[in-house]
Amino acid sequence: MPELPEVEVVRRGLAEHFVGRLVGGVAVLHARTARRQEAGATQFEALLTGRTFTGARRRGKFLWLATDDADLVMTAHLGMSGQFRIDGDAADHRHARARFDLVPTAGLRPTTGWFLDQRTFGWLAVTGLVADPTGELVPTPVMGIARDPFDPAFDVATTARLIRRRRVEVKRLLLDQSVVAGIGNIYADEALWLAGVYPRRRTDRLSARTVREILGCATEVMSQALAAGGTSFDALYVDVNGASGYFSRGLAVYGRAGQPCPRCGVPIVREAFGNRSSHFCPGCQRPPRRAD
DNA sequence: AATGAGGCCTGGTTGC
DNA sequence: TGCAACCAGGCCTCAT
Repeated sequence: MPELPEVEVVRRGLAEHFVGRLVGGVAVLHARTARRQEAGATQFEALLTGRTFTGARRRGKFLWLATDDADLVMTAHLGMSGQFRIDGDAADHRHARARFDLVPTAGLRPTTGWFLDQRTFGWLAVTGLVADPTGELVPTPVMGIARDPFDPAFDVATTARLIRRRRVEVKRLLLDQSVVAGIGNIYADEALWLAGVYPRRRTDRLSARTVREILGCATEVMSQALAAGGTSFDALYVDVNGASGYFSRGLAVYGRAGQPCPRCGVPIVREAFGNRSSHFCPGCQRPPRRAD
């Protein structure tokens, strides 16, 4: 599932294969993919055609491509199964949701860019920019998304204060993109394991030091995952060339229910958590003694 | 206002 | 073997 490290891998691929190219044509192949576009797929295609991509940026799990029109950007969210791919034809890409005819500015051959998305939780939108609460210009759909731990302007102390003002299970909070962006179910579980914190601890009961520790662990886990090219369990997350990352072998708790904790040997527990699941070690992520 | 539940999706797996 | 039920979890909307 694409979380921050995986999305960053994709951003680098876009920087290499989309940036510097002119959009000779674009086709939205599945209406749901343009559902965040105010006036639908037709508007998406009209706004983008003839523009040149000038930069690839990311905040949390949100990607955007700047264009030669400073007030127009294409934002993308991969959802659960979104991918950007280069080349091939429609027959190669069963779940193609958008096609980009990319014209290089000089010398190189034309390419075809694809947005694939099996489960259609992902989306694309061409919008303008707005100033976020810190004054940075972000695409309209990214308004309200907090900075992520890879952002040079990410501030641990400020984020920690915000977290401790909340009164919610810490696992749930790590998934709240308006507080800290980029963390999904996998890295939330891994970060809490590394920090030795029970996922259902309430944020208002955590010390400032513990909260900072959790944020540090999240950053560390995601950095290691990025260095490994991201986490892949299957073909749902791949880079623009279709290659998988290798971090799944580095996971300590996620998807390892019943297997021994790498730190203390106690079997990992999987617990239902809303529509999803939490994985943790009951040996080294102890619940508080009193009800919390 | 903050919190939490439900909804949107499809392909692979599981169980009968 | 065939089919149905279940599972995965990103973000959003809505009810409390």
